[in-house]
Amino acid sequence: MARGRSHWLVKSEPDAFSWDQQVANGVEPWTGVRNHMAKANLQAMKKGDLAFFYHSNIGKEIVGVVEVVREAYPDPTVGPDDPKGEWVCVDVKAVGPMPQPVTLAAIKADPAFTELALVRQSRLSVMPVSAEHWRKLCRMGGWKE
DNA sequence: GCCAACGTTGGC
DNA sequence: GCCAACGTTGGC
Repeated sequence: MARGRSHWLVKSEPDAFSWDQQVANGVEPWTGVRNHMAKANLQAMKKGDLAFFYHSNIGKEIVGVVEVVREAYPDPTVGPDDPKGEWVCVDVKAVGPMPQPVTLAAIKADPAFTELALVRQSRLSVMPVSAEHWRKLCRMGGWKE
């Protein structure tokens, strides 16, 4: 793994924005985050970091990998009442699909993941993934790093 | 469709 | 500053 590179997991409801759309668009601004913990995670992302793309609600599985191509900047989708710069977004690029999507059920079934934020804080939409968890999830999904 | 978790809002 | 009410997210 490259020096200091961090790993993440981002969630999207496929009804709102799906992996297929991410692939079709290539680079896409990751907007709409309105939670302070998730915002702090967005701000900690560095260019070149990788993130799992997770489908919430429908599918409930990791379906692909994206790369951060632009670090945090003001979210242009804020409402007129929100102060400018209150919320941020990053740009992410589709890297590739998980050969074998990793389901939430499979993750929950493995005691190694009890500390994973996806399990512990089910409502958090942008979260860090430890190097160990990243490696293991890649292995489960057939992803070649 | 229901409910638990949790963040936000508003009355006091 | 506390806490009940309410809204949203997301798993089941």
